[in-house]
Amino acid sequence: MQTARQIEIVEAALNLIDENGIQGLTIKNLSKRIGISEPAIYRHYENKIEILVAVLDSFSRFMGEIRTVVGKQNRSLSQIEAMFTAFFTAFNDKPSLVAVIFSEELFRNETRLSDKTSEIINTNIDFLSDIIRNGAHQGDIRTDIPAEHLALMVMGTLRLYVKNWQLTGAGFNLKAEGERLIRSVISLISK
Amino acid sequence: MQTARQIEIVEAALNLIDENGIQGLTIKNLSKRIGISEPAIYRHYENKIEILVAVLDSFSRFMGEIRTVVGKQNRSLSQIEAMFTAFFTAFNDKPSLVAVIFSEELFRNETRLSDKTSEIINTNIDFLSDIIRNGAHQGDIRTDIPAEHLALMVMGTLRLYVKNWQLTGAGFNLKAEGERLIRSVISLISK
Amino acid sequence: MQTARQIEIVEAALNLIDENGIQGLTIKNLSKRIGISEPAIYRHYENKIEILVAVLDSFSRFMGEIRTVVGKQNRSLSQIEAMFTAFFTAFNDKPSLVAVIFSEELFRNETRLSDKTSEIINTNIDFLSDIIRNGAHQGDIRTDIPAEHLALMVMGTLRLYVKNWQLTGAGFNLKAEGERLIRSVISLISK
Amino acid sequence: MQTARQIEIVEAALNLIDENGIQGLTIKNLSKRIGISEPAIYRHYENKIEILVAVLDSFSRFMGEIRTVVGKQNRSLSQIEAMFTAFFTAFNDKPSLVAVIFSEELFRNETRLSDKTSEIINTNIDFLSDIIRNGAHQGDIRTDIPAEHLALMVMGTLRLYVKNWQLTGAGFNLKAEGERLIRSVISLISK
DNA sequence: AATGAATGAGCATTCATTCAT
DNA sequence: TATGAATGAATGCTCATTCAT
Repeated sequence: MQTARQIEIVEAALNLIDENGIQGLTIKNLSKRIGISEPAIYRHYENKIEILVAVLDSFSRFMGEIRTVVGKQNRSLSQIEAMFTAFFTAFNDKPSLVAVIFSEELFRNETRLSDKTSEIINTNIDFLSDIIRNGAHQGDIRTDIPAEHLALMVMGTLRLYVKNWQLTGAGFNLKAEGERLIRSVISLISK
Repeated sequence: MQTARQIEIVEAALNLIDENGIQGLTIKNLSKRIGISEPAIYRHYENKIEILVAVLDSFSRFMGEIRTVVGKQNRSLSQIEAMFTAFFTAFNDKPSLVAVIFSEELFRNETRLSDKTSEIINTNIDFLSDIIRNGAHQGDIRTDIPAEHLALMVMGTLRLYVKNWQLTGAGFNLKAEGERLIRSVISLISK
Repeated sequence: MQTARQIEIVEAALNLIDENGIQGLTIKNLSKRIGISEPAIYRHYENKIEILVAVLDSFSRFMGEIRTVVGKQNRSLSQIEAMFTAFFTAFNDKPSLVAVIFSEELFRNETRLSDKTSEIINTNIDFLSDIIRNGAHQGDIRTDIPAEHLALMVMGTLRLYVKNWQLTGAGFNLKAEGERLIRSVISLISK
Repeated sequence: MQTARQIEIVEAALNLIDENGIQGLTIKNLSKRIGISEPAIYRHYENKIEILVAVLDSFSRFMGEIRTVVGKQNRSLSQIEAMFTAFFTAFNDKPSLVAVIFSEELFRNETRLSDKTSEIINTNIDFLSDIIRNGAHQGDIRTDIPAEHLALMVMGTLRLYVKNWQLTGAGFNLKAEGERLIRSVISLISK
């Protein structure tokens, strides 16, 4: 379980990464942001790596929750729609989360971190592939294209869309424009 | 124009980033890799930022060449196919290039660098959108979905595919498997 | 008088010094070894120096006991023999004690500690000198060499022997091999 | 080969250890003493351990020179006398050297350093044992006591004598008083 | 008697960069 | 064109100790 301070640290770390990339995440910055001394951080996490692990774990849990919600829809196309919507809502409410889904580049130094990042990506793609395979079975999703390719397209589209939103400095309405993108994606993969 | 040494430096920088992320690109590492002293680097580039600018410029030029080649195809779908193939060939021959197309995260600190990165991405998407719009006009590409959405999907798919290839440590044949992915993409967007 | 906890702390401190030198004796390590929190240590000793003082005092008392036992022998050569044997037994049973007789180097920073260390060494040499002077008087020990020199040799031999034993990682039988060394020492100083 | 700066660093390190033990040897102290910045140290030695290795190597070379000089004497007793005298002269001229012969305690953390220290001690004792065995052969040194025991006594005496001198703060004349100690040692081991 | 949380001072080390040669 | 030597600023982290509970 996480203490209040640990949650606070993870939160602050997430924000710092969001603002300036990992280069912006230093123990000094972190402690300054929280308002405690640098050594105090080490009462709560053994070292910097553990903090980053906690950030990824937190994101991983959050992804799991999305999957749970999405799983409650009973048709594949609704599930995909629900997944997009859940992502958009989450990123819209807490833009700093976006940093994490593109964290592959950032955490490349530490095997422990890069492994965790890959795992998050793969779990998502696998989940999506399953949805698509089911949809094909149920007759909702086209079968002329391999499920893996469709999953790659759907996820790739989602990622690039969110990335662009981030690069424009949240310059457009992620959810509203996203609604229309969902329509397009659904159209493309439907039978 | 770039001197031989400058090209050597950009090349080495690219490799270092590819191997360990930007954290791996230090003047010390760079000079060690090239076999000269640290101050010698500064004879060729004013500072580290200029080196990164040069890396991005080099990639940008390389992207321009791809666009020129692609522009010679006369039908849209052939152009998209040519674009994918050109990317796959380039990344396959020089995997360190992959680091650059995902460099948005890395260069977020310096406005000058992040601007250049955004520009590269946007130019590519715009180029692709134009192709798609032409294809729609010519009757080759479906018109029920906005060209921007199709461009986003095509590019997003390409990016995620290459990213996965990188994450698996070039664990599968980018070009061979890519051939099949191209078929799927073409199918999806064709009228 | 020492409380049970204080004895426990001194014991743990002794072991930590034995294992890794003074650099190994930190309040953190100490509390971890005992199984209490860091601040708890300060309930029992005012600060780290007091703990080291207690370690030295404990060793000093232990040396006093050896001298009492040794004093019960009635001839000088038997006293020297008894002293060696007592040392060997003690170090053999509790090797961590060895760290203390070589603690001059370790405690050089704090006057209070280095004074205590010097005192221990001097008391031992003085005690030995007295024994030797008595032996010379009684006709058991040679008189052609100053008692101080003989004392220096006897003690120097003892120390280096024990030191070597420690450096080999207790790689030989201190007591058994020591028996033979005692014979040699006795031979050398006998009339 | 060592550069002038490297020699300067080793010298300063030796002095700092002499003055306050290893706890006194910090990169900050070292750089302050030399009058350069902390990072400048790292131009000359890769890290702190390398500096300590260099200190030990320097002492080791110095010991080798003593052995060469001593070896030129043709009778064992003269060799032992020469060895003592050489030690006394060296320590008298450069008291900081004393810290090194008692460095076993100080360098216990790093295997590399503790190994080097043990090696220095052993080489000296072996050298002395050889001298004594030769002397026994030549009929100058007593044979009723094992050469190893005699070597241990001679070396142990030397060490404790020098240690006492250090502990008194060079409070007596090492060479003058040492002359008399040499007489005693020679007497003891002579046939 | 004990603890969780905190801290100021200090640690070895790395960074991009400069300067005299 | 190159280098050896240097540096200010920063990095992650440890230390002995304190304080409120």
